Amino acid sequence: MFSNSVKYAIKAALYLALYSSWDRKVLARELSAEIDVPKAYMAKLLQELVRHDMISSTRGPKGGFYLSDVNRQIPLIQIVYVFDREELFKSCVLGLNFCDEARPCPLHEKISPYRSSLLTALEMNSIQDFADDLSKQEAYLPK
Amino acid sequence: MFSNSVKYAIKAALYLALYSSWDRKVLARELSAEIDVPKAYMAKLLQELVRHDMISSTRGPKGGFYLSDVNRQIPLIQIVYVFDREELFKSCVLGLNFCDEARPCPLHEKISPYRSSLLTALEMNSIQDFADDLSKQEAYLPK
DNA sequence: GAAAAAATATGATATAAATCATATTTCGGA
DNA sequence: TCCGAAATATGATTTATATCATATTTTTTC
Repeated sequence: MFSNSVKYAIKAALYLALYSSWDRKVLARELSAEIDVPKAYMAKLLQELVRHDMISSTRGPKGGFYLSDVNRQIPLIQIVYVFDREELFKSCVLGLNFCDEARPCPLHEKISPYRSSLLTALEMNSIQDFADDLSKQEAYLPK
Repeated sequence: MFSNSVKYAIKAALYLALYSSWDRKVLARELSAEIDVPKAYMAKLLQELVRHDMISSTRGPKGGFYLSDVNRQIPLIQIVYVFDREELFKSCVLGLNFCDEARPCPLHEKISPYRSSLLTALEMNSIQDFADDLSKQEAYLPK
């Protein structure tokens, strides 16, 4: 459903939500190992996330990646949109231009409710919200 | 959500369900035009569908593609599986191996119910079922 | 049985996503 | 102020998907 980039990015953000802060920065190397993604690829994804203000970083010794309070409140959907096109959840499953409630494609009825609830869930819940489920042991995140 | 190949294949199958029969075969050329896909690409997809017994064909003059009665009863999910991997609907959205009801990933709860309803809809409805919605004007299928 | 119409087989090319590699910049600490 | 640790920038390579092109086989019709 999501591209690999998005999956890795979400995992990284959640890891940072759990284990980072301004005075507890996390290295790209550590994220790469935890998320089980090649280091160079992880680094590139992290750079993109920083560029889009999804996560924070500082360079040099004692540097690394972390989540600011602002970062933590970002809806998860924003991370998806850094790498995947917005149409992923909005355009017709069959790629038909005209398709909507008034003139649904054959799959619309069976699929559309599912997609919009999913979208809403990603729009209404911040990175921190998902991380809270992890803290409360209502969810898990090993490799 | 689906690959382009799957989108085209579903559209082609639905078109055949509506407009073909044993004595009214449809040319690759016609499908290509109707579905608005390059002819050579459409031809290749049709060949794959025939090989997997999703649709029927005969060669030579008066030849073409059509749906047998058996073809019409095939659940739509089968067409998806010709081109896309089965994991598309079954594996964890974050790609985590362990993820299940007992140890859900952070997105599991919000997403899993919708995915499984979607999967069920594709498993329980045949090509003909979807085509019936088209006949009854409850759904539409232009380009 | 020859010619033409169709699907079929095969493989080449283009595009995008995923992955890998390396040089550059920034910053803290001795 | 210099060294090393870290992110950053850039771009090369690989792999998968999508697209395009052509030669071959089958089958109907005259």
